[in-house]
Amino acid sequence: MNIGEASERSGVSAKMIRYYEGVGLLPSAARRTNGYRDFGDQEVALLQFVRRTRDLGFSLEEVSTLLALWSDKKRPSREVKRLAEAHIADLERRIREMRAVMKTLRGLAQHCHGDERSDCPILDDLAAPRRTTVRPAKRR
Amino acid sequence: MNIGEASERSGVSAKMIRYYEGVGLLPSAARRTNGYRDFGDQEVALLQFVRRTRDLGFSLEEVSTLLALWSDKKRPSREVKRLAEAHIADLERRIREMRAVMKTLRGLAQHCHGDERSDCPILDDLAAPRRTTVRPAKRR
DNA sequence: GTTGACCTTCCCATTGTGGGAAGGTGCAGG
DNA sequence: CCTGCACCTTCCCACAATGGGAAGGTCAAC
Repeated sequence: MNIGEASERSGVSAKMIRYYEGVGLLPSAARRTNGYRDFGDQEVALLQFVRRTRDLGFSLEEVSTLLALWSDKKRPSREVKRLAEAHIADLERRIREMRAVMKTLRGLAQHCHGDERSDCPILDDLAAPRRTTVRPAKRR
Repeated sequence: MNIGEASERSGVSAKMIRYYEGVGLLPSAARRTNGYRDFGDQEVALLQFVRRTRDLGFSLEEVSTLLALWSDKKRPSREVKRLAEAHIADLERRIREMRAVMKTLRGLAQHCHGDERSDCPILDDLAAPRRTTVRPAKRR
């Protein structure tokens, strides 16, 4: 099948299919005589795997690792589980950071009457914070 | 003062100070005869404002709006509050999405024994999901 | 044979940040 | 005075992952 149909079936855009191939995440697709890429059900399954792992927030780097683990029938399941749990921990950390920011923002918004008047504690605090402003660490 | 000291005092890297100036987020800094940028306390205060709003997760676009609102003494505080609350809502939405992903991941990891054995329900599910796989919407 | 829907590659933009090169400046110690 | 070092300048590159779009080839239907 052509790239368009593979895209529809897998939920990965044609653009991204070519990109994944280009960066070596996926093996180069077979070509027809006219130069068009030719996909089979197996390639579509691979693309679906990639889409699902991407949907779960894994980076392409991690997807690559998962693909390798997937094709290695003898690897211990421990490795896969470790990757999944590291990702969960990362999500937890980021959620904690975002919650801290929300707390600060809610505190600021609460004191701002938010009407026609011009004085605004939010801006005042951004200019010279009183107490609980959040300084998050490096993002990944 | 030189850019290095302004950077230290504001917590914004010299690189970013130049970048902010370049994209028009901040007015062009004054120059000495030797071509060096020259910063005063007022400029440092501006940089600190930017750093704090960035720490709260506002985009440069939003920081720009906040700077404009800050310097406009007559604007209604409603506008500022609206921006802050939109940002809070955005954080809430993203957290909800991440929680959904975590739920899926936890479910998968739970069924994986994670030891020397090679069979792994996580990979099996990524290859052909049984039920609760998450398809999040567009990120911003 | 033309039209329209495909496909191909290639380049550019995004967001915000850092790295690093090549070159000028300023100060301190020998 | 010279040397070295720490600072400054601009400019280009890279990142991660994706989309937009141009310029051109192909195929099928009418």
